[in-house]
Amino acid sequence: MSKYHFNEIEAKWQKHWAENQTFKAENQSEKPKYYVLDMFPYPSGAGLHVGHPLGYIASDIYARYKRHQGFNVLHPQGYDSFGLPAEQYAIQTGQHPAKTTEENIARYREQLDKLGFSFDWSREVRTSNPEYYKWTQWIFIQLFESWYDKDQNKARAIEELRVVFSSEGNIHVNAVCDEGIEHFTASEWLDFSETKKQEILLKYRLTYLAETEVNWCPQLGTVLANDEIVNGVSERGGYPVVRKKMKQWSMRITAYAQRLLDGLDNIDWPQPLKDSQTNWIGRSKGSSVTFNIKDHDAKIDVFTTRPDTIFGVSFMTLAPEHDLVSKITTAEQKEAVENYIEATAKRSERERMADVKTITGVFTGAYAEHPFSGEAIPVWIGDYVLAGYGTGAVMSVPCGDQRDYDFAKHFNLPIPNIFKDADISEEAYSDKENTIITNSDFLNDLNYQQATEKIIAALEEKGVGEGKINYRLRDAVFSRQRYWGEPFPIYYKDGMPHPIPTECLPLRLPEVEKYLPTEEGEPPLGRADDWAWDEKQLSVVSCQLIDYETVFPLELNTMPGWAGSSWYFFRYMESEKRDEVFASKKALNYWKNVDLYIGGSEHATGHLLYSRFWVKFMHDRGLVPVEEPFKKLINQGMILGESAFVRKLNYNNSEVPPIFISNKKFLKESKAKEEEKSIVDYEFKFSKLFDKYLGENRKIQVTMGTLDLHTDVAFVNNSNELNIEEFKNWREDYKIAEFITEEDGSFKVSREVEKMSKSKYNVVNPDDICSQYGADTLRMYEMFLGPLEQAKPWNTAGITGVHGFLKKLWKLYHSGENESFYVSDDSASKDSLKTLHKTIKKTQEDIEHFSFNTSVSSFMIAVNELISQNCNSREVLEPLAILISPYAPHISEELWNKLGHSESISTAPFPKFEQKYLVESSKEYPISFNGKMRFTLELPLDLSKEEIESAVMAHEKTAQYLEGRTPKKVIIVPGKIVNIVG
RNA sequence: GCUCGAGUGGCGGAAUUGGUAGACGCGCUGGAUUCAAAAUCCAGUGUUUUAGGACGUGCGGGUUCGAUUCCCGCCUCGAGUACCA
Repeated sequence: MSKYHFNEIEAKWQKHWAENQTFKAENQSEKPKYYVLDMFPYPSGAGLHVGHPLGYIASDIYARYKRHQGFNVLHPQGYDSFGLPAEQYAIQTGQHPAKTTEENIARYREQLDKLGFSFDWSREVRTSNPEYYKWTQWIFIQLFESWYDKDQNKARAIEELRVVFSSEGNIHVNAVCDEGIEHFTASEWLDFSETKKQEILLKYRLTYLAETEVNWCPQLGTVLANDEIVNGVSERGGYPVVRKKMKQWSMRITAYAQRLLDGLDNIDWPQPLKDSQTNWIGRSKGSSVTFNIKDHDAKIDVFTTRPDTIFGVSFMTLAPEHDLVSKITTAEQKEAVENYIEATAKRSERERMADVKTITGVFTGAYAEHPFSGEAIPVWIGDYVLAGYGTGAVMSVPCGDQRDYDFAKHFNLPIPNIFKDADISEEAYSDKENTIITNSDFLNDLNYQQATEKIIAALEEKGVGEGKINYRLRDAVFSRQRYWGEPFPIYYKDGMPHPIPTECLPLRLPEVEKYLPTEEGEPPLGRADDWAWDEKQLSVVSCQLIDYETVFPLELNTMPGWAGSSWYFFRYMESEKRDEVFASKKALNYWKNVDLYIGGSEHATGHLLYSRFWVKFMHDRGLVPVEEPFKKLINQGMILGESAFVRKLNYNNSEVPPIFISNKKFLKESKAKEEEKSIVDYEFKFSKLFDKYLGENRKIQVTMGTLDLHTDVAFVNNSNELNIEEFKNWREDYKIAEFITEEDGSFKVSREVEKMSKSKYNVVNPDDICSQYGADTLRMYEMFLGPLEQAKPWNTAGITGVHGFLKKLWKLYHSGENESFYVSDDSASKDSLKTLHKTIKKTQEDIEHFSFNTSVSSFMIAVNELISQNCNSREVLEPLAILISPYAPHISEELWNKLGHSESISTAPFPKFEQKYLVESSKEYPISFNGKMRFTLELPLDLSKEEIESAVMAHEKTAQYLEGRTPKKVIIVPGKIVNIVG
């Protein structure tokens, strides 16, 4: 055994760790706890590429480091295994999504296992397992059985609300609930039928059914949450999304808007991520104002952030979807308004977004009354006002708001100026800081701050408005018209939803013969034969038995992907009594929350917001001891792929096979810049190739010069040369292709950095890297690429540097005869101890700052130094193995074993840094003249400033650089620099 | 448009408090070894030069004895968000 046989070593230790459960966490320990978690992976069919494990490697290094530091570490892994792709695949192939999910997980696991992660697999979680989703359903029922009390600022049991209703009605109830709930007294409540009571309670529940405008994606056949839509199309698949009114389950996340915002101050997350949650929640401060409508008993409520500009209102604008539109529109305007509404409804969300410039709108014929001046204000509708934000109506102040200004200009509406000395001839004046209000009755000569205070007081006194905080955040739609998700534990009785008793959970996903909606347009669960709830038998029975007396239909929608991922981090804490509780009190109190969470930034407004919401809710109801799930969070940057392109001559003739030209040759021939001209040259130069197929007399039409086509990076070597044979066999029509190569017969491709993706053929598989270089090399190289949080391109060629390092490390421990293992028990040299201790210091600092790339460099430096020092001392080589073990656990474990240890290296304490080995007696001072370093001078460190100065001034080179001048000033920073000015 | 982040050799990147810019690695050049190749080892490698130097961290200013680092004004790229009243 002399060489570094990484494949054998890695397989051996992976097996050993699994068999010995080396990384199993205990729920009881003398040690302090530390919980390291990776964002929940979705097991996609494509498997892992080298970009995926980046975060896992970082978290694994940290977890291993914490173990060395004496922590009881929980580092689990599992799968977010419900979701659209498996279902889409099921629709296409008829295979049960459970089966494909199972296969994907197996493949994922196999790939993960090869990388040597220190996961505690005994706590694995899969969201699609009934034993898991039983508790997702259970939490849903807890939400259903809760309401939000604004006075106590927390969620409470719905039973407590019933008690309040029975004793005093709902007049004093200050809850987050549906709009426009009618007041009732205690006696009225008691007289209501049970159905009526349920109907009212539903308006208060934290998860509720309501007719809402939803994002409907016809191609996916389901609704989508706001965060699942990117640029007006679905995040998955890129299909169009339209707005549609549907009865859906929603989550009253808006109740938590302020707490979700405030909580951000207490968690250690990247600022951009906090910013995007802050923006998503979108808090704005202002006031509500109510406008009466002339000759009508309707009122228009608006929200404004600039109540101080109320005397600048010259018109009102309602969203086309606003409820009042049909009521207040006059007979003369009816046709115009209806045409407009029809036209805007046809425009898709995407069109509306793309076309912000075009101003459209129409007058309703109605007039509102100014609450202070009594003036008549025309009421318009326009699609720049969004139905979903605020009240769906604005008071338009064209002098102060650019959109109102543009609208006014376009329709020739008056633009009264209420700002002192402001020029509004070209654009609105929106500078709050320098505002002085004028032409505004009692607000004249006040600044923004004063006017705002005064007007809000006036509004409140008159009873036509009040100070108000508005949030952009909407309640989250929770229903999906899909099969592969958690069934709602709900059945319908008299049209009202009822939860099935919690002891009957889980409500298992039924079998269906097809994963498509029914002919009636119901979700796939509508195809299930046995999907009715029998209240007497407490079980799921055949739909045929539905009698609406004891047997009722079950909910047909399923829960969205984020249901299972909003609480999974608690499930890992519990390893034993998973049947009895979602997680036991003991486990929850021991592990509390996730100390370190690593994952991509794409979950900023989805998973990371919903989880925080659920945790706050669960905390309110006493289910968990913490209010925030993730104390510290790190976003790992994406690893980008290096796509390879082959250049193909472009011409319109099917008789000629594809002709590819080597990139280097192409650049040379085309003289890089004059591409257009070079096309003619090709025609001439390579005409022989065409002649072969067309005969000499026929000229081919060249349309566009050349085309760059993606080729699989697997066919390209480190020198950018294409393996022509493999490429030819790739596609049927390439088999007969012609290649214009370099003089030496090679064919060069061009490269470009792009996102790593199957469709770009630039995916690098970690399995290949592992078999060629080993997992330790892959782990280290991924870290070595650059800072964890930054995006960086993958370049397989560079991996040899890290691999070479591990070989050198191996050699350092194999300095015996015939490269046999050898360490001596002699004490180490001063230099070696210095190398060791500076590396301990650096590694520790780097890991704590998540600067893993720089510690890999410091290992390289250390090993280079120790080799040149011929170090073979146990005193240095033992601690060195521990330092490296979080990064390269297999080789370290092997070396540790060879050093004579029977316990895993992961149990070894982290080496202690000792300053005394780094103490220097002298320093090589850089001597600068006017800030420019000219030479260095070695001087003892204990010299005083004066002694340093005289030593420097006495040096012969000093005189040389001074060229006879007398220095004006000599700056001396002991231990750092000397700078001579003059 | 707004918010945030980033610009350093041929490439990935380092410089943790304002103190020797380019650590470490890739690539490249030359050499050793080899029948040859791979592997390994040694030396060199920011640009420029009249070989003294000069220039150099996106651009233009400023503060300082000294700026990749701090301040002001721009430019470019990336990410998120988008009629939010």
